[in-house]
Amino acid sequence: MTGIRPGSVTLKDLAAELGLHPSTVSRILHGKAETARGAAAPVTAQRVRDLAKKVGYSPDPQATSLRTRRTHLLGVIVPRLSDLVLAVMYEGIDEAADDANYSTFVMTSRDDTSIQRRKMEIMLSRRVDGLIIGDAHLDGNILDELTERKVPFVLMNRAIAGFASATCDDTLGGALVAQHLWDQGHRDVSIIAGEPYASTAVDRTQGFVSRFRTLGGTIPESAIVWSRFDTTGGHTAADSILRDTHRRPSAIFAVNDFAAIGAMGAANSHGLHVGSDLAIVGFNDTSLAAQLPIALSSVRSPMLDIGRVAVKLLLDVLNEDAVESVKLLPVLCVRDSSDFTWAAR
Amino acid sequence: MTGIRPGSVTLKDLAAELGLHPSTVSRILHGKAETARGAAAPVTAQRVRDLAKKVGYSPDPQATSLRTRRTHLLGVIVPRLSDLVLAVMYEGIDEAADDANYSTFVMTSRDDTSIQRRKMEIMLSRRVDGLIIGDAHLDGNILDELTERKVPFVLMNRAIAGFASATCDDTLGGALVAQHLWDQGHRDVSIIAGEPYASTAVDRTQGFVSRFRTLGGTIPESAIVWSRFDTTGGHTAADSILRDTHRRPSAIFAVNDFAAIGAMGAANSHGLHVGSDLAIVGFNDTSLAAQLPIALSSVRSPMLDIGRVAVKLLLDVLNEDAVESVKLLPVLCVRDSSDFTWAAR
DNA sequence: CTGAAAGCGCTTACAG
DNA sequence: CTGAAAGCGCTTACAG
Repeated sequence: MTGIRPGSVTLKDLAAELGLHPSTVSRILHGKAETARGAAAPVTAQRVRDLAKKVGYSPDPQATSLRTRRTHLLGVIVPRLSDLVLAVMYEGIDEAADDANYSTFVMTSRDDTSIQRRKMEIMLSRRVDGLIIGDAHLDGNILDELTERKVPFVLMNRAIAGFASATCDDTLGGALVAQHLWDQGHRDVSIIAGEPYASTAVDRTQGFVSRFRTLGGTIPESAIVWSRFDTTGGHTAADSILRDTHRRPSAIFAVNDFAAIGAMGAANSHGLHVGSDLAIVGFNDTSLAAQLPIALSSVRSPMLDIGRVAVKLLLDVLNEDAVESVKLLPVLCVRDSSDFTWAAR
Repeated sequence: MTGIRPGSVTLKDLAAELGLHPSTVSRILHGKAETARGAAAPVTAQRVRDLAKKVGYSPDPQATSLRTRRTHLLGVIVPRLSDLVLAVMYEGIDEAADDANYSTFVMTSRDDTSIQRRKMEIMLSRRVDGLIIGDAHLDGNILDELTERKVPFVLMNRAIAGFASATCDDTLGGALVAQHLWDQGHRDVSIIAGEPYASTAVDRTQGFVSRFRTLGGTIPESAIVWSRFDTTGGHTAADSILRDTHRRPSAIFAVNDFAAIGAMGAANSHGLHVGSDLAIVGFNDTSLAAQLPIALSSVRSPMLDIGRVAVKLLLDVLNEDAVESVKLLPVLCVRDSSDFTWAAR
């Protein structure tokens, strides 16, 4: 379409070609008040636009933001992109940002607070207009600091009281699982709870426990095992659960699909058949869950939407509109890994 | 450390504070020829640096690149980030770029050529210094166009003849699988081949077929099923393979772990036990492979390194050094899904 | 060793 | 309706 490397032609070039002043061209091409005041003569405007299109003019964003003090850049920080959950959320962000004519910078922190700090500084030094934070820790003092420094930001996936966030209703998600397992007749359950610094982990666990207890069940503290969110984390946790000879749960709730997959592996090595010997339920309903050799029950969370909403919230913040946290609704998907009535056994 | 939003203090501020000229401060803080000519009096230099650190000075990248015509930004385009393989490669890119003081822009194209074009234009309009292309199509005419427009770029993951790329030796990878399955006694094998426009798919398939034939085996055309790279793609492909009553393969090679997982699901619904009834081998050895209920054999490809090497190559291109494509070595990891001697059956 | 000037490509009051 | 000027924050020859 353009046939030429962007940047080869400037506003000045266009102006010279047309015998106009650069400021006129600028007004026509980028003026916001097109409507008001009739910024330019229709004919001139048309000539300018035609030429711009013809030569493939594309404004220099560096020059523009040097003047406007706005980069139209959104910083995104997540623990890792190799976590499918975050990757999908990022796709939602990317989409929404694109629609709003913003670009995004993503960085990963591996949930390490010092890397978090460093990456944030990098983004700020790049002059992003705002930040979407997907790796907030419950004890996060970084956030207070950002607030103090007047950096516009919103949280995604993980919530922290007092800050705007786009998340799944994790408490409800946990409760749905508790209800399901209870209905299937499970009375001895264990939880692979994830990382204690993540609200997702804490809320899902808490939602589960509280519903289960409401239903009349008991969950000893020892039945809650904190772990990493990945397959190995789940494997290790499940292994320690299943190795306990005093208490053999008939079901395990893992707050994350990958941990659940690891748990399936562990069950396997303990000679347990997932589904009939041991029910397992995951969280997020990633694209793998339904395809596993033994299909995994999981709580579907609207990951794409969470990303999109995060962008919307941040844009609102930048626009100085009032923002309120959004909690999206989860849905339980029951599959073979837990579709078995324990009571009938 | 800084306590202030980057950008609040400029070179001019520093200069004023110290009674120096901005140009002097600039030379001291960013001058490359520090060594040559003794750019500044040691004492002055120290004063400047101390103050800069104290007030948390961070140069405005927009202003800098407006002058230097370099953004220190690398554009990265991949089909999707929700593909673990690409996500991990991106982590490698991010790491290497960070080390070299570059930042990256990632965009996704869903392997759609028109989106590809659009996203590339966005990156170019952002004035990235160069492009890492992870979604090249074998019939890719976009690349010629980029070359013509003198856009610096390298390919990653997928190779195209005539362009510099960082990939796995996919042909070898395929051959390793053929050898393994042959050694296990398999004589009737099928291939879930992936997308025909991706060199990864074509090369892995071709490497497999050619080794298998060299060993004396036969692979009819009908045994090669092209498919999407994800779980559903693999499921559908395996389903069509297993539904064929004329020919029941004893092993399936899927050119991608996710497709392999889908195939496992399909095998399951056909009442086949993966491992003993049907061997399955995947590719990439993603973190899931080893953790699946039935551990998946897979060809390990150095994904992180591929990303890192891609950055190195691109930096070389930007530096106008000669570049040559790099093919990294794959390693076969045998696990339960194919660790069974068919001949002994 | 340091200063002064010009300019990268844009935008935005201010005139006319 | 259009032009001219100033300036965003930096860098880079060029003087001295």
